[in-house]
Amino acid sequence: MDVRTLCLGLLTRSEASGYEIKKAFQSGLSHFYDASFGSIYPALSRLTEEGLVTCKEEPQDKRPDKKVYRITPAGRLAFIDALGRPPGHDRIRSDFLATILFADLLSPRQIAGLIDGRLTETRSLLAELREQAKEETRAAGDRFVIAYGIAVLEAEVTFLEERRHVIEGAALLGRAPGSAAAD
Amino acid sequence: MDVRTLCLGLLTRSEASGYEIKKAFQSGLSHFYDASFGSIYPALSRLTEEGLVTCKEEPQDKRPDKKVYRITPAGRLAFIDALGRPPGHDRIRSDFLATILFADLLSPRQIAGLIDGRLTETRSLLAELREQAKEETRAAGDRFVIAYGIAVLEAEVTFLEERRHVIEGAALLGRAPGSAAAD
DNA sequence: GAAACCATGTAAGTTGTTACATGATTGG
DNA sequence: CCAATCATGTAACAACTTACATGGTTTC
Repeated sequence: MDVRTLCLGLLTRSEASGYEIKKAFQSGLSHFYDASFGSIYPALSRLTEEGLVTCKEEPQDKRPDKKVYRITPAGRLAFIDALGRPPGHDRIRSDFLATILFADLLSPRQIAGLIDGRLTETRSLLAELREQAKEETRAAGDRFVIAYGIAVLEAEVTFLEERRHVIEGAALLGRAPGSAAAD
Repeated sequence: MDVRTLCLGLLTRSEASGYEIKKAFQSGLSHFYDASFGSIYPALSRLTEEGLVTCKEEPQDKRPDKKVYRITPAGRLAFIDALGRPPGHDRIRSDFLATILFADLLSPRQIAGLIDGRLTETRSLLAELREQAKEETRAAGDRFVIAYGIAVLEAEVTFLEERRHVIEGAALLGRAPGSAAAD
């Protein structure tokens, strides 16, 4: 699902400006999606051209006019249609996992640092999601997705805590007996 | 980490052709990374230009020459240097979660279908990873990353099994009470 | 007085996918 | 006989990100 469709989806909930949509991305989707202004603003222009949203300009003192977008009936239909299509596979790119993959090229200290950093980051994301889970104004979908994120992140933390010694130990062995291979 | 760096990483393990690198992506990284020929072949050309790998052409009957790439000492240093840099954040794009986010716009049947599909897919990926976990020739990093994937996917399956009723029920509320049976 | 927030937008650059181009061989 | 595997590569396209451009206001 591209940024354009996601913007349309957020506009099914309430009218909003590009700036507000960016904030919505950050507080609620940030753990599995993100978007920059450079993709949001063009997306909103395009949706307007296509008649899926309308734009109302609110003049403001000494600031660019605030452009408030509102979804049209056609836009709502288009979005529901998009939701109906079978979703594509998740795409995950994790520098962390890619690095761990080659743990045998790193020192035990480097691996420990890497995992410490990951745990800190994951715990802080977890804390953020738990805060979000408390907000009762959220749509049912939001709450489910937040709970999903919490479940996954908890599993990650548990895994790292319980198994980190395995990979930290493996590094100690370096190029262990039998690894005379490719050189 | 881009495809170019990842190719370099795979070549720290053994020499390989572009075709073989594609296979390596599929059997071992596919749950958190993927790459097409369209990115692998140019990446290998570029690595060769930069002197990080060398290329040996093996002529084959009635097929394009097989080009076997081997990492150079400079390449190995460059890769270890890349591993040392702090990893960026994970990037996840999940059409499934994006769709669930707007569950209130879908019928209970659609949501159930969506979750059934997700469970099937996740279980099949899980089975694949469990097969991979059995392979004893894997590097320590591979095994750790595979186990990591298994832990996360198990948490996802458990979450969906235990909590799906929450979101399936929420969809019921989005429609006129009593009209659920007619859907 | 610095940082963060509000507010929009464009242009250049990155990174990657899909489709095209070519074609033999092997297994079900 | 059809699909998959082997084998490489290019060109067009897609979708985003980053940096640039502009500038007042509020909060620490």
